[in-house]
Parts: sequence; C-alpha cells; structure tokens
Amino acid sequence: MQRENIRVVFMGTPDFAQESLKELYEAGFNIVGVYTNPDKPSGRGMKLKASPVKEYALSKNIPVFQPKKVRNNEEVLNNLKELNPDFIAVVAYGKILPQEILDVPKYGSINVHGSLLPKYRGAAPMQWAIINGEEKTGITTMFMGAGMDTGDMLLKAETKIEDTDNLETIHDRLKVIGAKLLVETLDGVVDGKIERIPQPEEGTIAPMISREMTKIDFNKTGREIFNFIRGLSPFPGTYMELEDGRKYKVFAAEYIVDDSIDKTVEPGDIYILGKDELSIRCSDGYVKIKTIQPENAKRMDIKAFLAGNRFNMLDKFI
RNA sequence: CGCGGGGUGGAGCAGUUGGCAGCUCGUCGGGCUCAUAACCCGAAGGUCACAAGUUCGAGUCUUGUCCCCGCAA
Repeated sequence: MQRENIRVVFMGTPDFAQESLKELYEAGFNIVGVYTNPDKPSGRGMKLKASPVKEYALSKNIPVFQPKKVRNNEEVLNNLKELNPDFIAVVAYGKILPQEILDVPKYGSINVHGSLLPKYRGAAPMQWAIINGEEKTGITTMFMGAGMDTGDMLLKAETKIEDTDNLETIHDRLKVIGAKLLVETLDGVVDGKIERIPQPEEGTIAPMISREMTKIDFNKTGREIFNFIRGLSPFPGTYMELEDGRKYKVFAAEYIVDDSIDKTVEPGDIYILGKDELSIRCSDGYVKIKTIQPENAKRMDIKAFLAGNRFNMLDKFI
C-alpha cells in the first residue's frame, strides 16, 4: 500500500518526537492529526510556549490537538475515531494512553522507545543507560498495550555508547535512528513483514530523574561519577555541594584512577586546585571537573571559572 | 506582573562607611631555557550598560530605561 494512503495520527511533544513526525511527513505518510501537550508557561517570564511538535505540525498545516487529559475523555476518543487512523504513532507524548484509545487505529498504536527493551522501560531510558555504563543502547519500536513499555516488540536498532558521548549526543543520535525506525516499522507492519516479539516479563525500569537524584556522590568510583555526569548532561545537569551550602552544577568531567593518594584525602576533598584544574577525590582516584556552573551564573569552562572564583584547599564537597 | 542573580580592560571576578579603578587569566614586548602550556621582567587595554538626580566629589546613594543570566517547567 502506498504511504499516502496510510492515515497516521501522531502523538508527541519534545524535539525528540519532532524528528519522528518530520520523518513520517517527509516519507509521505498521510498525517491526519497531531496530538501534543498543551502550551505551557516556560522560560523567563513564564510565557506560553508551543511544543516543537506543535510548531512543526503547524508549519505543515497538520491539524493540532492539545487535550489536557486523554483518559475518560469522550471528546478526544470521538475525535480520534473521526480521524479514522490506520496507526497512532507515539513518541515521547508525555501522557499515558488508555486502552480504548490504543484500540482505535486499524493496525494498532506504535511507540518509539529509547532503549533496547526489555531494559530501561520508563521515562528516562537514555539517561540510565549512560549512568549505568552500558556499552550500547538503542531504539525499540513496539505495539502499545497495558503496562509501562511492555508491549510486543517490532524492530530494534542499536548504537554504541562511546566515552565521548553524553546524554545530548546519544539523544540526538537516537532521535534520528528512532525516526527512521518508525517509518520502517509502519512499512513493515502494513506489509506484514515484521513479527511481533513478546517481551519477557523481567526487565529493568528507568525512572524519571528528579532533582534530588542529580547530586554527585564522591564516594563512588571515578568511572561511576563520570558516567553519572555525562548521563545527565546537559540536562538536567548534576551538582556538587559545599559544606556551606553553595552548589555548583557540573556538566563535564574526566576521571583518573589513582590508588596512591594519601588516605587523609577523603572523597569529596579537593585534591588538586590549580589555575586551570579542579580535581576532587573520589573512591578510587579523582575527578577532574571540566565544565561548571555556579548558582545564578552561566555555565563556563573550568579555566574561566577558576580565574575569578577562589576555592580553598580545605573546602569539602558533601 | 512566577522566583531570583547580574551588566566594571579580551575572559572570569573583587571593589569595604561615597575619596586616584583592582585581582587571576589571556594578549603584546623582552628575558631565562635544548624546549615548553612552566618561570622572571615590562607594557598595552576600561566613557565602571544608558539617562537623569543628590553631592565639593558617584563604580558606590536615588529614580527611570535597555540588555543579559540562573531557577522553575
């Protein structure tokens, strides 16, 4: 069947989803409607801001719907039925969809997930894959059903996590891979060429990252801290805190394993403080901070930071 | 009117009760050195965001304007 005869309803919100919408549109699918979260106040001054998905949809004159809630919402359900979709494609929409909605499209509802399922089900798969030191991660497309990311799997694509990667590079790579895989998946389902692979029961969960979770624990190893920092960089970023309460966000760091350090230098202590180096003791060596951001200031290179901000060798990060 | 911080040589910052505008780095010149991102000596570079006001005198106090940034989403 020709792609222009396939009716697709797209649901998504951030730029990660925008990429998939763009790919579907450019591949020639008939996008009959786009659902995205309502415009939210954001930025300085809390002005209303449209989601990236909405902006793209509007630029292509695709009808946009922004229901506040989709559960037990007759209007949404009826509207969807009128759109008569062959597929609903969901990419980072930000809402849990009830079964009655998932059942509307002829072929089914398909989700693009940022991990190699069944690992890292949930809200922050890319972050956790990096934090846990995985050697690879990827995209899985699946049919959506009851349960959090537990539906039957369709296609997978992998990418290696290199030491030079952080959340931003993985995110940008996966959004492109995901977009292409979504198109492949729709084509394959229509042609009946893809087999549904049920997920094993057991898997792992990648819970949402909360602010409290982003504090650096210097009792961990250099490698663990390195992964933690890059897994959350540039958003939301990690932070370290001085005994007096001052906080510093950290966006990039290196680590050196060194078991010859004097035992009196404890994890969290400043180990090296130079004009262009700030290194902090961790459990098996030290962590060299590369990019830092003081409170109420912008992010800056450690060298620029050290030019005007004075730390004391006795300072300790807790 | 969501909350908050800030505009001072190229970068990052300090500037106390108003009284000659400073620090670290960088830049340029010179020196040392086999060599260097290291070290030594020296120099350049600022209408202290803008406007008005108070004052003998304003980076500093008052008022207004512009711009930037962080948090939060």
